[in-house]
Amino acid sequence: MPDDKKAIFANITADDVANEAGVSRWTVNRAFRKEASISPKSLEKVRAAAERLGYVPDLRAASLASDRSNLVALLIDDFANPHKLVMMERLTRILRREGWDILLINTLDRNDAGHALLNASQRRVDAVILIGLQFDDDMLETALHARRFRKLIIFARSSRNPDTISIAVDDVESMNEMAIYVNERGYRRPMFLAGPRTSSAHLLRKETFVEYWRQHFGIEPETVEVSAYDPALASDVVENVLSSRNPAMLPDILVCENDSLAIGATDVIRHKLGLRIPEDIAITGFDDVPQADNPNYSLTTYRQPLTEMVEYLVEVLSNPDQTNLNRLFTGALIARRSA
Amino acid sequence: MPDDKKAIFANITADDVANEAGVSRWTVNRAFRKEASISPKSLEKVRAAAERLGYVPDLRAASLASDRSNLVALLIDDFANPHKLVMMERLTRILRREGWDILLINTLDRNDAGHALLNASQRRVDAVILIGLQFDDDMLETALHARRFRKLIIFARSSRNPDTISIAVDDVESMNEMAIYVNERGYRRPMFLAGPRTSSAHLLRKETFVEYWRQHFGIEPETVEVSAYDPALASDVVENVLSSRNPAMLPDILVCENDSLAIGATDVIRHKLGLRIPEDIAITGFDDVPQADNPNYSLTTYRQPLTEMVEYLVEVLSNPDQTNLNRLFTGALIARRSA
DNA sequence: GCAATTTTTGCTCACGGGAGCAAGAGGAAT
DNA sequence: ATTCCTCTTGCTCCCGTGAGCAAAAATTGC
Repeated sequence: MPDDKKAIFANITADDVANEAGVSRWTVNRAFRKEASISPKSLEKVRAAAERLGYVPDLRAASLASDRSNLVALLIDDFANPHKLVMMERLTRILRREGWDILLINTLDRNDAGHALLNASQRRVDAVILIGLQFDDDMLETALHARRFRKLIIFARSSRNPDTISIAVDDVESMNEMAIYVNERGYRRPMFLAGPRTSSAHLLRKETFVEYWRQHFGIEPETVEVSAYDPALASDVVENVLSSRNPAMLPDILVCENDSLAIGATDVIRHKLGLRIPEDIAITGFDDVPQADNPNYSLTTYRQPLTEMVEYLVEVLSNPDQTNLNRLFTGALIARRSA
Repeated sequence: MPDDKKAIFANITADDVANEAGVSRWTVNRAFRKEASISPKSLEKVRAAAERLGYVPDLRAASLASDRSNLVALLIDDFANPHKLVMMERLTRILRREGWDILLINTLDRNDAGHALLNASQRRVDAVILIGLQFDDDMLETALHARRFRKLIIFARSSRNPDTISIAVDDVESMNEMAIYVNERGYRRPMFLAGPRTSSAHLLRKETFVEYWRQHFGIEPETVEVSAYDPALASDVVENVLSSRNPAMLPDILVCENDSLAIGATDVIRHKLGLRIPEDIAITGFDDVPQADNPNYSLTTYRQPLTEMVEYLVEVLSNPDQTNLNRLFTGALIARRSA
């Protein structure tokens, strides 16, 4: 069917539709532009003609002419964390609903971040959204220097860089809530399991917990660091630290910086150390990944209000301002059986 | 620092660089085009000038003029499956390395697929990659009719539509291998746990397993269907089917269509039914998600050769042909403790 | 019914770069 | 030195749309 093939490959433009509908090209374009003023009659004519011809506006051209691409770049550096999948789902769903397309860029490692931003620049995205951990302040500085985009948004992590917009959960508030919970449930020998401290990029979670404990009990809780947010690594570290210990010296609770670490810790405590959770050692996480609700883990954790956060992100995107749009959110502690 | 601000927001174009370097605009563009012919001397001059001014070519314009966008749309419909995260990681990494950018589109549900494709069309992507399950043949028909892109690639699932390109693991071969394994390990009362059968979209896995068992033992193994690839749903279904059963009537192995189902089944068999795996009931999955290697599950499963598959996908993208590019791959059975 | 508005329409110019051609520069062969 | 050939370079003409203005049409007020 040659006719069909032609229909498939022909490049129908607004001019063709204009001919078909008996109006000018600009009226056609206006029919597809939200804010444009057009009479209901021509709108109808254009719609019908476009339908017949199978016309779809070309956003590349629109973007070129209007200097707004309605495209945002999503830079992600760690696909191993299941929480990323949750965030991506929420982001893609809500952004699409609001008319934003997403350029997904896998930032391989710290050294690659510059190239990733270059990628985004070349597509002239309106904003860059960073989800990840290796984006420390040094990197942000570089990014801002070379940028061809209007906004740099750090999602689900706070940043002190004045030129970025950070949308995140309040680490201090949330971790204090967690510390209070740990205290009230009667735990007295906590150990904090933290992720990597990459230069200036640090989460306030550990500091907050340690500070709470010091204030309330006058002692510094033990802290252990894992070099990546990886369950297997967390397992190794926890095994190293705890396996040789006299049972009396074991912590009664492991407060983890996120669920990935908590899950790794849970596995090793149960299967390698042969201890019960929460009877021998309790565990808490952070993020509320889907697995946390699994009966195997039933992890006490802290849920970020992702939907709210993404909805605010959308607001930020259409806001002409560029600074002072930082916002901290309050989530909810989810108590399960692990602590 | 007003100078800094200007540098950030000014729109440096090839013309500016041309002035700075003392060459024509076209020479500047050529310096950034792979196949262009340019003398080493002017290349150097242009590079230096571009560096000084912070020039980055605008891919929207390039795409508009050349009718190649170097953009592919990635349509995903199910963010709950951790295997998707693995696929996305591999796809984003390799495609980016090869110079392809990715438009990520969350296809909410079957009815939304048309709109999702429209999105892709408007950005004039060179190809659409479908990863998911709700893309059945009806939907593909619609997609192909309205398409403004050159290739429609079904990734990690086979399709019989002649106008699409399917890159997937050979379901027949892989499931036969699994069936042989199950047979040789001495299991004799298998039950097959299948995912939803959405109209014409079906995986050959169940058919293959059932057929093998019929051929070798003359009996039809029991099969059970779960209405979505969701661990929690799988748990419910398995509990419903097995909990009331006389122990003698229980299957000795649960062969699952993918790891998500297998993980849901594992949880419920252990925690609700109180049975041991693999002693009371063995379990196999398919995909080899990261969790499968977790000591909790230690799931016997089948690993798809994702890297190979994505590398072939890249080949397909730059191939001028559009049909007969289908390819089936062979993966590897990963034997662990669950069966 | 006519002027004053308001809405709608067509148009010029611009967005930033690519294809392909013709002119220019440089080198090799004679 | 001349001719021929090849590699570079500049140029014209697009790609498909939007901003903003001026002309045209429709609407309002009296």
